[in-house]
Amino acid sequence: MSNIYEIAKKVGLSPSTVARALSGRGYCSEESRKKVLEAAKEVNYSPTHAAKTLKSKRTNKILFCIPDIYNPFYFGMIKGANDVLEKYGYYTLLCYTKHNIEEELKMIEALREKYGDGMIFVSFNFCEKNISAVNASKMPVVLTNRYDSPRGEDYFDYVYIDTYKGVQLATRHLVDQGHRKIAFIGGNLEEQTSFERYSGWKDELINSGLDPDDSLVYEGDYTIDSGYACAEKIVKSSNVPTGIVAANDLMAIGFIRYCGDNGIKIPHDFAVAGMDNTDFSSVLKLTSVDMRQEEIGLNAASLLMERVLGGRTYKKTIRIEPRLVVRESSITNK
Amino acid sequence: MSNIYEIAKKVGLSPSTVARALSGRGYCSEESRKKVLEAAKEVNYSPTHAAKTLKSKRTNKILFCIPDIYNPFYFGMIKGANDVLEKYGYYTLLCYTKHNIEEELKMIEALREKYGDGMIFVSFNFCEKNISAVNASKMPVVLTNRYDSPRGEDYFDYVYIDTYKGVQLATRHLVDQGHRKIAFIGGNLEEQTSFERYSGWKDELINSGLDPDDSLVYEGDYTIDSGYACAEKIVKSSNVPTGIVAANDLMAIGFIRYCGDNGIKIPHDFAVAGMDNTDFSSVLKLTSVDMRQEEIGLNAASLLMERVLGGRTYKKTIRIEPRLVVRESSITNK
DNA sequence: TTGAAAGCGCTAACAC
DNA sequence: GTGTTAGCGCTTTCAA
Repeated sequence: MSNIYEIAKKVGLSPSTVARALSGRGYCSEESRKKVLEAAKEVNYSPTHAAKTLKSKRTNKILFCIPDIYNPFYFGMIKGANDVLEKYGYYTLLCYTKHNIEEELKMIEALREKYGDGMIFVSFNFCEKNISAVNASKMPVVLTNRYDSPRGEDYFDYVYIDTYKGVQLATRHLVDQGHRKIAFIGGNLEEQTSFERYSGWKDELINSGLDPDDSLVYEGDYTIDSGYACAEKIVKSSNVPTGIVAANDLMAIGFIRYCGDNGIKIPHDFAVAGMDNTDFSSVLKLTSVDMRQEEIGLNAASLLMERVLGGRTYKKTIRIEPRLVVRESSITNK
Repeated sequence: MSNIYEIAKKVGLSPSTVARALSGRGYCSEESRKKVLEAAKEVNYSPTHAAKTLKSKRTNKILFCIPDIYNPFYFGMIKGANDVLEKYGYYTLLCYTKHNIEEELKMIEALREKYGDGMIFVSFNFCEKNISAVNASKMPVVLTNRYDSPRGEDYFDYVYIDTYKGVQLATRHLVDQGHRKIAFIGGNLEEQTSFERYSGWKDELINSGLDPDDSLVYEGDYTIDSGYACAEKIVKSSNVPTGIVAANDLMAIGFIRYCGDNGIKIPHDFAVAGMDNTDFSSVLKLTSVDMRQEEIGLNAASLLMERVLGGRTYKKTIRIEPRLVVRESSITNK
């Protein structure tokens, strides 16, 4: 298309004067500036991102990797981060990684190639593979989960919600409602976050003097459908609980949906608690743990900017407290 | 960090040979190639995106602008597009524009600066402002809505679902169920899509010999909350309908939620139909119009690739037919 | 098969 | 206040 040389020729000035006029940096007379801007408009000029970046080493873009856009949970996080990044003149580009490590690695590679100045990285499965890629990139990265390498040689920050504590809150709440048999619908326990949530359930039952029976643990994949499938298994099992803690709202919704389809009453037959406290949990009157997504995003973006603009190089971490929001789905004795 | 010169020095070859070895294009002996790749690994090399782009004029990235990530509606579209783009080795970067034209213009500007090779552009409000920016960019763009400039000088494609027809399907269905007073919960009628949907309702009532009374039109903003608010207005109005057509599922959900909160029975008191046919509509047994999001995304990506890779320059458009999915919320006489 | 060299379009230090 | 110039890191043509 058009470039500064074309404009320079048009107005009879040198390319550097044109660059100065356009950028606003460096000396340039009012008269020249006016001519340049006019010519730029005429030839429909806009700077080439790649050329700018190659020189300035700045893209003013942040990559935001999320495993799952369909899950309303991430909305708050994105909003929180976006609000901060916008203030610094940064654009947020979302990368949908589909819970897939290959996709994550692709985006880490894009970061490494300096397609963005930094990355906010959400994943359900931080592991040796993606973390070492993050470290190798040597680029500013903030995780939205807890992760510390064994050898403590991490180049990233993290801000995390204490999900372990969150599941404990939900579990304790059901215990307090008088439930003695409380099932847990979680995800793949080999994934870090899933394991944490599972542990919260288990430990809280132990704290309460109850038995965290493994036959009460059901594995879903954080979708409505998997919650639905677990519900069927639970109802038809030989060890039917009275309380249900689901590791996210979608699975809780799936559970409730199965009950609706089969004449089972919530909270009469099952007291149900989910996690994430999305708008949908309020529609369905679902007791849920507020994971304070917006604060996570906000803090993540702030940490990132400290590295990108402030040049901080040491690791910083932030912990955020979850909150329980009680609604009808768990109130048995009313 | 590291570049091809560093590698060249390390292995005692020229930068151009290193470049050939790395890219796989051009001649290079097996031996040299091996040495280069090894050295590259050693110095933790990865190419600089900006430099590559500056030469090659290719980013291998597509920008995907969506007004609202919180709305599950877009999930299918993104998935459909992503599946196609992936096959071509392209990355999809999502840009969340918050229903905000300023954000849209920012992303169009990023495209214009060639931050990506093309753009899929979703908006509820295609207008002179954003369309002329799209045209001015002269970059490959596909809209997911119908839009033709009066003067027919468009540089973009579009693929659209016939929402007008969709609302007609929903409206006709309620008419067929015997309803005579059917309200419409829509969005801001100044937005093109909102107006189309409104027209579908209006025209179908007229086709059915009914009166499209303006007092039966309620304005929301496509959120659950606005559906809830409209429900309250509808219930308390002096002209209470028996059928409700909502311009999307979220507003229908809001409507249903209000009813739930106030002892009003669906479908007994109101027959409700929404649009988008998301997973949530099936949870709530909501009759809804399937907008075939995945096909939209798929077709949009294909059109885009025809321009980006195939060099097509003339305009192409694709129309997709909606489908009505009937569920309990609208079946009055069962 | 390899290397030299000329850019891609912009920035910024430096000289005028 | 303006112009010259030397890159940024890669690609690619052309000559060797």
